[in-house]
Amino acid sequence: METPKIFESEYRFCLILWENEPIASRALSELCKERLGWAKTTTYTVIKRLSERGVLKNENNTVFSLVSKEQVQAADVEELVEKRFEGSLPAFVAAFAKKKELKKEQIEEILRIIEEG
Amino acid sequence: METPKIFESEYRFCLILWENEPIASRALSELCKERLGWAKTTTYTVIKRLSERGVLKNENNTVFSLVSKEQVQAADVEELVEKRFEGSLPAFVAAFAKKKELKKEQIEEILRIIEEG
DNA sequence: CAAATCATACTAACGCATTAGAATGGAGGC
DNA sequence: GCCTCCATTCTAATGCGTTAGTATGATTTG
Repeated sequence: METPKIFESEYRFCLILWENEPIASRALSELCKERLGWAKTTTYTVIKRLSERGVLKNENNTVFSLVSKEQVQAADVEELVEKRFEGSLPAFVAAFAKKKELKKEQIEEILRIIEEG
Repeated sequence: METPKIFESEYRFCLILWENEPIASRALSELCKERLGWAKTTTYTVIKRLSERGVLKNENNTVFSLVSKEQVQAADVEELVEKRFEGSLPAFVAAFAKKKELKKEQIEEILRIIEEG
């Protein structure tokens, strides 16, 4: 399944949803007010939009996601790798490694991920 | 030095610049017309903007970059890792690995990058 | 059954990236 | 010295992500 594109602001919203789902739409709008400073209707607007795009579902005043955080993250990585690195993950890791020094634990964890895959 | 942010459209432009620099502004605008379908003035607008942001310099009708492709790529990776992975590269690689299968050559290359760093 | 409350949709404003047309100013030829 | 051409800037239109005010319809309460 194609993971739908999620924009910046929507992602911040989704973080709250993922942490609290399933959650009443009302409670969600209150959380968004606290954490994002959103007006009530803004939350409903976003719920509607993401609902139309298949990111979440709002059923009986209860909201839950249809797409996981991991899926969205993976889609974001893929988009960047495609757009900026012609699809090459190594080029990508190299770019990161050049900027930041890699810590031992990071290296070990990457190795583990690679070997498991 | 802080690598300035470069937007999508600007990045497409920069790819052409990096491939051909140093290049006469006129020739650059012709390339952008061919490859991006831009009007002449659009290219000059972008040259000006990127010049103000320290991405390139236009001197005697000749344009050359002040920021390398690798620098921009690295900044993009860092931005995504910060924004979506709380700064964790392993989480990031894992996300990519989950989506796409890693090829042997990719794995070897990543290992090499890690060991060199 | 009327009133109030609540969930939700409709519509629009705002900022910002992108693109480009018209105006300007300077360099070189006649 | 005027005219033309070309580099460049100024200004603005367009599209889109983001946010929210107002309207509407349903549900609950007195």
